[in-house]
Amino acid sequence: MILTIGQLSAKSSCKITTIRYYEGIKLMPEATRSSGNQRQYHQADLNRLRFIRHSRELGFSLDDIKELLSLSNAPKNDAPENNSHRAEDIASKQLQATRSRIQRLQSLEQELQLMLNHCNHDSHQTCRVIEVLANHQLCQGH
Amino acid sequence: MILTIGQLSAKSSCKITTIRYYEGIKLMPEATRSSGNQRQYHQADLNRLRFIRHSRELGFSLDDIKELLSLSNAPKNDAPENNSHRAEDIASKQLQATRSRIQRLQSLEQELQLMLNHCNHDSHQTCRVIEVLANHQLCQGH
DNA sequence: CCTTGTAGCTCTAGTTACTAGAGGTTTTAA
DNA sequence: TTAAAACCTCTAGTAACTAGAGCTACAAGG
Repeated sequence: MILTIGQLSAKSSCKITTIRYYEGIKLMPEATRSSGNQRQYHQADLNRLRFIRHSRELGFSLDDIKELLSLSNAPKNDAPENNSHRAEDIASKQLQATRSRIQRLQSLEQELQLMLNHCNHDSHQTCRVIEVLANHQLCQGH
Repeated sequence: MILTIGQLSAKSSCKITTIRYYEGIKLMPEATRSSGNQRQYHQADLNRLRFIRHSRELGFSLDDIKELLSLSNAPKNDAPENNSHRAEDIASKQLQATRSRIQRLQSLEQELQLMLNHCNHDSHQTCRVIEVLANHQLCQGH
């Protein structure tokens, strides 16, 4: 089953221009072309693209993703010890980054919640969001 | 007390180039200049800059921040209800976005942790991250 | 078979929020 | 007084797309 770029786009929820962009920066392989010069895609391309999009949604940079992809493609028989270590390194680096993102987002969440509580609890017209944002001392956690 | 751009930078933890950038896009007012053409800042500038930086850390876009700043400057007698609703909207929009990001990252964290355990326990380098990231169904939580 | 509309093609330039560097001037401190 | 540090402007680069101009290909209806 061959997909056009439009079909690939629909199935991956990734815009057409973005797919072409990914090809341009070699994150996606160069697609084969039809006789009329139109790109042709297969299931493997869809998988890879879904992988990329899902990772992007989770906050990984394109460089992170390149790294993860290279990890998955790394030849197993070629220096297995090294490969294994490298795999661990990359994965734990990603894990650390993920955790610190979560932490930062959680303190952000707290603070936004705090702001909204202020808004809701006094029914005066003056919303305290702005005060809270202006004044760092008003927030808990840092 | 007059501050140089370097001092303002130190007190706000905002890079010098970024301060000038903010002036360029009119997020910060045009600073007065010394006889030798160097920028001069005051407490009010520091407050504003801290407000901006704090908001940025919380994930607000510069446009959101411009809006918040204009709300804080808006005359209170002129449709005050509208003012607070808009600020509240911005905050709750950010809160929602933040929560969904946290959720996604937490499921990724789990998967990465799982994979690391896996890598440690058997010495195959076959990594499940790729599968997990490629296949949305494999992840818990959504 | 032809036409028309949708989908595809390339290439350039714009977006956001900065950051870095080149090349020059001003201030400060020894 | 002189050298170093801090300042100045301006240009260009970064990530990760996005949009538009101007063109070609292809599928469906008459």
